[in-house]
Amino acid sequence: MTITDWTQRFHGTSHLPDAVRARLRAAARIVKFRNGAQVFGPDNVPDSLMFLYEGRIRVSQSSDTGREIVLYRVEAGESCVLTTACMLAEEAYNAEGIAETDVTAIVLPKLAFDRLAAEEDAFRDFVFQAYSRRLIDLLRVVDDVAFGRIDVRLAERLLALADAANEVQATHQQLASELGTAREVVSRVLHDFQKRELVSQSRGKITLTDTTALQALAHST
Amino acid sequence: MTITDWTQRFHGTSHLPDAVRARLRAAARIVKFRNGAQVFGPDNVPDSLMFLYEGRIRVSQSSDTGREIVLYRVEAGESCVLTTACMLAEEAYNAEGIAETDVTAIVLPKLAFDRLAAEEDAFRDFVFQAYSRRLIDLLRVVDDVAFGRIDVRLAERLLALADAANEVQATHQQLASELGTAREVVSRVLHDFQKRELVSQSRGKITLTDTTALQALAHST
DNA sequence: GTCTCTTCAGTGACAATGTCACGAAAGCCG
DNA sequence: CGGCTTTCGTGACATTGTCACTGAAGAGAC
Repeated sequence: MTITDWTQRFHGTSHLPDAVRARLRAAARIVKFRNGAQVFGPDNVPDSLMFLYEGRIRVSQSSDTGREIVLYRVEAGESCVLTTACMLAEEAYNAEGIAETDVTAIVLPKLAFDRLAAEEDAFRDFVFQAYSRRLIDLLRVVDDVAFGRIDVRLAERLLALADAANEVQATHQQLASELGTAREVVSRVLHDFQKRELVSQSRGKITLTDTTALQALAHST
Repeated sequence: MTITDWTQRFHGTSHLPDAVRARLRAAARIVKFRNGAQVFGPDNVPDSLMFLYEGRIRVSQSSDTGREIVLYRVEAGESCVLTTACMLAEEAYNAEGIAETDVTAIVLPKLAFDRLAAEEDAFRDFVFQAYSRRLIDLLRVVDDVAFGRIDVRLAERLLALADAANEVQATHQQLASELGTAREVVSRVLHDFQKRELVSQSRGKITLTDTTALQALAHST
């Protein structure tokens, strides 16, 4: 994938014009992370703005009691606004970004970012839109956690994480961290799903055997 | 309060310079809301950007089962970024802003906003910072809801809502809506607080009788 | 192979929180 | 005073979270 591809890939209706892409390419610096590496976190505050070129980043927040919840995922073509937020806000917070695949990111020094934001409407819109999308994502997380049933949320997440063969490669602990709950809870719900023949399990893997029923469950209030 | 005062009031380290203030004043339009009025919501999507000039707005999200949770409050001098997010994102979401006092807001038409964002670094920084702060606010909400104990959260909120006389004018239902829980839960916890002589109650009013102990509880884990 | 070691999953008991169905008490107003 | 609405209290139960422990599955050593 070229940078040109990337700049065309960002989510939204508008596309960055050639001139902006060229300027972005000129100012950008490429950084790579291995699968599993921490891209940013409380002890690793980047001083520049990051755009994801290739791969996927999982952004999660952890409690001081060891529990964890996934906030959202950054896909190729999206920007990682939390790094910006992190930069601007002095307050500490305990969110971190973990590379879920090998990751290539574009780092834009703050100065170059400012210039682009000032001079290119399309770029500025892109960044504002990125912020907006993350806000909406977080609203959804709040809604789920505050008001959602755990079985519904697990069904949703299983469907979202399943591969083409309807299999989810994840331990119960990892699924618990997706939802911000405890492993035992996931085990119990999955056991129930199994009895209802919605899924079958083996160590570290869930097979969705009745996606229709799971979808019905996921979409029930 | 003048607009000049307002532009100096926004949270952060930098201040908007005179030139920016003048331009803002020139482009702005004033809108007023009564205490209790809905400033924005699912059925009331503004087409412009809003900055709060005077008063306070409570932004909350409600579930389809009737429960509700307060996300944050917008104070005078801050911008209401959810309206922006709302504009940019097509997706529906169920957050709404309610005026907690009589409110005076500054509405900046999108075109004027774009020009200012393009031409004034300080203004752009202000807006980015506003977004960042809201993101951080929401991270805190997620953390509280997903991992926090209800008694600790209630103690925190009581302290935050108390007036100079250490009194909180709120029904149990309203406090439940602050925290995204059920009235009965608030009733039970307050009853417990009362037995421990941390608060005393009368209809629609809580008096904090031992703020020290409440603070200790609020700051525990 | 089988032994050990680590990671992962299952389970029962209990605590914390949410839901439901009531009824009692406090204030308002005729 | 006597209705009326809103607010609060409460018990029973469902769901979810915590703790302590057990057993099962796989990886590697031998």
